Amino acid sequence: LSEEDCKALLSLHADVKSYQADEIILKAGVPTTHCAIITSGFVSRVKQLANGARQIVAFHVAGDAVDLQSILFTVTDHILVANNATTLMWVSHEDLLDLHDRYPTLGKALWLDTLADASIFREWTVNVGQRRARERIAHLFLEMGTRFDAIGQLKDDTYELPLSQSRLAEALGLSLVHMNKSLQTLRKEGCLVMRGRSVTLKDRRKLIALSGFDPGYLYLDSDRTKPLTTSKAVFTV
Amino acid sequence: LSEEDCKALLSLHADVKSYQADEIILKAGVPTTHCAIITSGFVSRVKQLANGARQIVAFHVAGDAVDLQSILFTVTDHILVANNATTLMWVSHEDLLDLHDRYPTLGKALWLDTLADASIFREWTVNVGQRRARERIAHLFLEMGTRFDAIGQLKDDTYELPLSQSRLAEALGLSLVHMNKSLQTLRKEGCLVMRGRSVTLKDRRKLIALSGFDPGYLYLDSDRTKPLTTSKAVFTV
DNA sequence: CGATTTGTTGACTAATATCAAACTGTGTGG
DNA sequence: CCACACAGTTTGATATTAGTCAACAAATCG
Repeated sequence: LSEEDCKALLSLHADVKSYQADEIILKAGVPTTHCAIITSGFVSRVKQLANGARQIVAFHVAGDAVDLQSILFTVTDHILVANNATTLMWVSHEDLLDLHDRYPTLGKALWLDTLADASIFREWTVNVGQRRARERIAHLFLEMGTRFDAIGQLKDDTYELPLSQSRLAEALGLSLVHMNKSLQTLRKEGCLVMRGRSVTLKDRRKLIALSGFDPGYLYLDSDRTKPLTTSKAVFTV
Repeated sequence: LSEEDCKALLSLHADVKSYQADEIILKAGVPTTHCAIITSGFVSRVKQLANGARQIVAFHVAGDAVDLQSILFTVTDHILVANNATTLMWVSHEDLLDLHDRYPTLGKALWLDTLADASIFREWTVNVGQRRARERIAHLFLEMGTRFDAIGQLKDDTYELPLSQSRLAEALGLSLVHMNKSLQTLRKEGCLVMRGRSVTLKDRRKLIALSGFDPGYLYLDSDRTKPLTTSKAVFTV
């Protein structure tokens, strides 16, 4: 979407770091200085409650920016966890904000990324607030299917979701047992199958009917986002 | 937070418009061209499901930017409703994006606003996903208390929340009946009272203990956000 | 191979939704 | 001023959904 802004972006100093499955990438309450892009892997953002309960508030796949959401905050309020063997490219907030100021188009691209994230947050609130267990699961699995498809990691309606049922329960606001039983129901109904970490969408139509999934909120389609090219006003600077 | 950026912001052409209680400000699926700042009043953002269920995904009070979230999208995916007699100042996306490009500090201020919103979205997911009815209600009422306090609309732990119990239920993912009964329980426990549209936080300590409310995610404290002043790089342009 | 995590099951309990009816209060028109 | 409609709140009974507990099976890992 950008032009020679890309050059500027690529010229940034980036630290590449690898993480193992279940490794905590970032603790809560830490000063924020860098954010990352996922080269490969899968990352969860987790909010922990005083009573020990955990809510996963976002999943991130390869290509996603992680923690861009806190670029203008001083401290993190949630944890970042690698669910996979994951590689991140870290960039300092300072450098990124500097780019934002000098390349408005790039700045808007960063902004857009956080807005698309926020749209997903809103849909998750809807999912957890308005749908019951089976519908929630169907919706999440369709969302992840769509997102993996967008990065070429969907084959034959099958993708790798590196999450235990217990983690899925934390994302959907369900208990582990209920998560398990609802998954089995969906399996028996021929809607979807999860074997190990491999998810197969057996019957998209049924899943969509069940959950009311509509991928618009993911903003993967360029029709749904505005062109970011800088207005003339800036070219005259 | 900004300096003579303010002048630029204030120089924008703004359309002032008033709305009645329950008036729909913006329908879903409409092309986005403008966003607004609330001069006075109270606004909800509502997502509607195919089955008719509704989830309120955000509340906005005086001073909040409304729909800045969709400034880089072409169409809205949710409804805006005035819950009150509300006055909005509409600014065109074009003008705003132009300012973003020319005044990086201002641009970051806009970005920050959307990021703080997003942080609230995340906490709402936690609220709906992890807390039960009474706790959810306590959390929401504390949040709104804190936000009204920040704009000087909290007096004696009392504020005006122009929402019926049915609307509150839509925000919290509860049925109307359960909302009503849980509210009564909180009332009997001496935690809070809602008479008409007036909410009084009777026992903050109890409410906080119950819900685990921590206002950090609201980012009302300037300690928690970064200074936005433009880096030197831009001054040299 | 044992040890540990993850998945599965059944019995039971608690939370929440649904339904239907009644009971406010408030404003309107006669 | 009363009768009425209307929206919001409250109530009780009941059904459904989801959570908890405890045990066990299956898969995974060193």
